[in-house]
Amino acid sequence: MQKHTNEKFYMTTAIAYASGKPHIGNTYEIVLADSIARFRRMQGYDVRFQTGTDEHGQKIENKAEEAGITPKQYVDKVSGEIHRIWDLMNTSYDKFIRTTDPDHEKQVQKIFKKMVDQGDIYLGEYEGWYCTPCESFWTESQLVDGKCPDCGRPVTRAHEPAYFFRMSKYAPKLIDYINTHPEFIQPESRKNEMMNNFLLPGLQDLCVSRTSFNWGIPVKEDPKHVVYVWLDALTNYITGLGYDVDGNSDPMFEKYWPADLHLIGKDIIRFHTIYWPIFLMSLGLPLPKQVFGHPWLLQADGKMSKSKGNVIYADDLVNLFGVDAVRYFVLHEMPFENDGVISWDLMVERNNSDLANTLGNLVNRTISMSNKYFDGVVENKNVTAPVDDELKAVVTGTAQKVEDKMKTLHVADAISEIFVLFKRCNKYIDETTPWVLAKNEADRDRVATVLYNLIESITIGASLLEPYMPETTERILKQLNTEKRDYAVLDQFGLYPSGNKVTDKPEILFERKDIKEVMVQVEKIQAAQKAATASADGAEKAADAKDGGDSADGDSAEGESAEIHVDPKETITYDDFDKCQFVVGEVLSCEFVPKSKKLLKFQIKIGDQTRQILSGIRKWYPEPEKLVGMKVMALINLAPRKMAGLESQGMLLSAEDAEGNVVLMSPSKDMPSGSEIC
RNA sequence: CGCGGGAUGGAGCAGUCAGGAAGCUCGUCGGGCUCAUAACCCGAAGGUCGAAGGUUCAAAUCCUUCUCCCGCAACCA
Repeated sequence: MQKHTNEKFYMTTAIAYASGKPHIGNTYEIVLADSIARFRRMQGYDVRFQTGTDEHGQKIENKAEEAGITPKQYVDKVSGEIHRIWDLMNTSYDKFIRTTDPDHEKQVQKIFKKMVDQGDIYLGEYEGWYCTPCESFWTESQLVDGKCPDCGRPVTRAHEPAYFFRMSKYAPKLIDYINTHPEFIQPESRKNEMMNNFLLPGLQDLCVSRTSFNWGIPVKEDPKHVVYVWLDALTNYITGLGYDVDGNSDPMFEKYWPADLHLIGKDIIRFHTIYWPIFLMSLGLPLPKQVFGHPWLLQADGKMSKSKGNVIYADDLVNLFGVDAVRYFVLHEMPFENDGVISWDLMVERNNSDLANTLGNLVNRTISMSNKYFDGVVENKNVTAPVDDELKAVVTGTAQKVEDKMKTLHVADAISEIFVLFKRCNKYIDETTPWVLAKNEADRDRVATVLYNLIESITIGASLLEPYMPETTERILKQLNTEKRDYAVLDQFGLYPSGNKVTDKPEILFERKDIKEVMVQVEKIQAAQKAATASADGAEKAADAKDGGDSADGDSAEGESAEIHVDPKETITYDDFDKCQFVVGEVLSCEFVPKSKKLLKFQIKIGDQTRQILSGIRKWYPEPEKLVGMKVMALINLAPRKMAGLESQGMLLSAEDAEGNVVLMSPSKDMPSGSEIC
């Protein structure tokens, strides 16, 4: 196999946002990255692998406040937790950067200044909805019922000075770069999305400073502004190498930049393929060679939420299955482009069928036979048979197949190739039936050769497994009493030292698990999670519910007894209440709004008038015509609002449960339309 | 017509770019074997490759139209 001893390879993960403990879906990325980094090292590359935590921003400031500690104390805690999980997953990063590292902060300030000095960043005005008591700006879409999402008070149109980055200046250059470097955005399907949605319609200038919160890197020359978190976060990829704007960069930067691979989640492709390259152009630096937006690992069993106790964390999985089983699962279950799914059932299935049965049992039965027939001495007697050739062909061809898959980042497929090797070994045992040959003294040398072939094959397979399951590689090779094979000779057969002795007490590599027993443990884990959440304060809980979006399926299991937590809002006066004009309305017509997935258009009779009201409840009322004649509850003095080009003149009231199911409110007895609700 | 992705035996997926006998993993059923972690090996059942047209000697694959899912974007008043 060809080695690449004089080539460098710099790769990064996205830095994890330090707002809370990462679940298994967030942990996937670092394991994926680690497998790629380890594979490249095996190929001889001089690899530098960087990860870290993104620690600034309003959300963290808020969370810290809720917890009653300073933001720095908060991120120290969370970043430490993330660091611990990355280590638990046995990942081999070279650098763990934190955006609160002093040298990073200093460099970001210098970068910002340089961009201002060369005119790429200019002072403009940010316009949006402002909540005075909260001192916060909100975009239209962040508002809740047209009011401040934090305190629920009204917002006003306001503007404030803010710094903007002149994106348009570099857009043509970027478009050209993307077009001439087809490998830059991976998977390629994402390329069109970026081009068509953002680049071709014309890039807006990006607001790169905030004054609405303090937890960020201050703009040095104008300290009431903090640097926009993305400008702060993205630059970690160069500050982590010791980049210096003034040209005094660390030699490491000269050596490793540009990055060969940024591995990120598919949700942040835009930042990495548009803003980041443009920032780099502004600094006069070469662009990264590849950005890969990997899919997500989702949870199969309903919406993730801590209050339900069903969030799957890496440490729980590791406790139950061991680190390599978890690494294997997340790497194997994740195809190249589509999202993967994790559940306890699937985890048990993979553990049993692939790890325990195919791999673990193979190693175990081979070592057992060596001991039983030859006291553990493995000797190549060169008594071959035609059936050996097929085994050897598969074994010696695997490295190249794995390399081909890894080249295009098809990690799951690469692992599958290695398991083809192990399966072939199991088949070889049945083909050669050593236990039959062993009964016959004349076949003794043939049995020895068969076992030698197996031990040799397993050595090669185990060596190839190292990037994905490093601990397992070590455990297997130790039992075989040999060393990891060098990458250069992974396509050669017969290097296991003849006459070597394997262990006399084979150790079970992966235990088979019973799903029922696992579920008993899982219930304990879930109970503990629920209890922990119950003791936390309500605000945190509400935040969790909001964050739980990345799950496969919103359906809840039966027997969910957890009560909905009611978040208190500010007390209002009777006068406040009296301002709201609630009435009974009758549905005259109801239809889908074309081109909208969520909206229904109602004509509502309210006494002597008729109003058009839009409501985003299509999902729960797929047959709108059936609503005609229904009496509903409406708020009619809400300011009109245009949606999907149509005006909505009020709001229909409905109830929403914890799962987000919505049902329209209706009077319990028939009442004439226009009746006041008070 | 906002952009993009998807629909393949019970489940999860590959195959589609460069048309040429429908494949993999798990599950189910039957058989074999007993070295091994009730494991391993062999075999079988099970698919109108979302629908309808078209091109072709030949279509899961190319073209047209349609249906349904899922991301992103958007304004769940």
